[in-house]
Amino acid sequence: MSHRDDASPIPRPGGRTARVRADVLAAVERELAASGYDNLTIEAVAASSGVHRTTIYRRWGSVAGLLVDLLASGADDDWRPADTGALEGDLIRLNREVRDALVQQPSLTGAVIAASFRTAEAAEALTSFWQDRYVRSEIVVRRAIDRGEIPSDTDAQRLLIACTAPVYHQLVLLRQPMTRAAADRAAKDAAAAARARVYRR
Amino acid sequence: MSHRDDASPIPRPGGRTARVRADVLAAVERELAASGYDNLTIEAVAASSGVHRTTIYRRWGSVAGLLVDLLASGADDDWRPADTGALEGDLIRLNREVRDALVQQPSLTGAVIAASFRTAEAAEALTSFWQDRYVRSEIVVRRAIDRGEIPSDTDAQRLLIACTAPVYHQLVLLRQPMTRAAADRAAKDAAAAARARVYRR
DNA sequence: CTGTTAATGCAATCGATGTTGCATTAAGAT
DNA sequence: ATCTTAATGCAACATCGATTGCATTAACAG
Repeated sequence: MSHRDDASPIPRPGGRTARVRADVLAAVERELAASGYDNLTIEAVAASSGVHRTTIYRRWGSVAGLLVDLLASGADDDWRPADTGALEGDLIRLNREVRDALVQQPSLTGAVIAASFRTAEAAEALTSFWQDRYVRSEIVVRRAIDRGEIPSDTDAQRLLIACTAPVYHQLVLLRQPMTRAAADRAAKDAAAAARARVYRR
Repeated sequence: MSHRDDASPIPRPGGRTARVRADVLAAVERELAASGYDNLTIEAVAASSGVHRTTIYRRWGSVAGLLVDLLASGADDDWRPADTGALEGDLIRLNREVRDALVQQPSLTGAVIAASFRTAEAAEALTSFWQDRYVRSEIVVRRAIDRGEIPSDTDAQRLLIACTAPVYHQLVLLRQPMTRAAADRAAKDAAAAARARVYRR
């Protein structure tokens, strides 16, 4: 036989498929910036990208699929929490990142959260993303323990959630504005509570 | 003139309109229980209530409108936080209520949260509902201050959000199971932090 | 009882979203 | 250059949610 005789898909890394994907994801970002998540429709992405509707439906299936792919394509695998040398500083940096991601216009995070209430696909992408972030953030607690700032039996998950949950709650659920100072406040509160031995197992 | 000559709407409290509303809202609850929010469609409500689609569209406009009305009709205007005689106990009761409302199947609260990401109407209904609940909950902090449990300059909002936010975060955003004990844990942490003078202004 | 009118029921229709069959294009193999 | 084939483009169609015009019903006034 002269052609490929295995059943695996043929990779064409620099080919049309890759260009189409890049064009479409770029269009998703553009449209999101221009008209927000509510107006992010397959039609609009097709028009803006120059790729036909049918292709987008076939490859991504839905708006949620587009967002998931965008999230995946932009996944920062090298992300690490900042190291300021003190627990409070580290937590403040963490909360600022969270706040900025949610306040930013347009907010990709906000869009994915909204999408996660519509399709299981987006919900899973989001939970695994957050899961990963919380695990990576544990190093902040580890360092604080090593420095002797907080008890060695501090529950990292509880502390981290106590720190960031108020930010998400305020911005996503209560939908009220939150200043950077208020986000800092939440981080300082969590650090103070941890020093006061609140989050021990 | 023999008929009413003012332009105000004619009230017919026991009439067809009131029956239709009751039938429709009952059907919404039934359908929500039977098939969950994702399958809560105007069609299904119409079929289950025996009221015509058109009527529902005209009076409620959307699924979100139905949920908002259901939320309003069931609004417990007499709600007060429990008084257990201690801050920690009060906060635990608060968190258990929040958790139970979210874990319950079907969860009306969960449905409204999902709806709030689709229409501004539902979002407003939800924020005003929560706003009201947080204001009413401040009495818990007030009593703790009066008992001398916590500093008199404790920031009630910050404390209350520190207490409940982890529950919402875990169940709504992270979508992970949360035991009653874990909800209690969050309440105890918040109480301990308050006693450690963390939430002072 | 009779008249008036808002609310409801009904059918037809619209519009946007999503799908399918088939022709065309272009990446990569030879 | 030529061939093969997956990916894409295209148009027609299906589907569902939502709206509109008009007939009918029933609550209330007299």
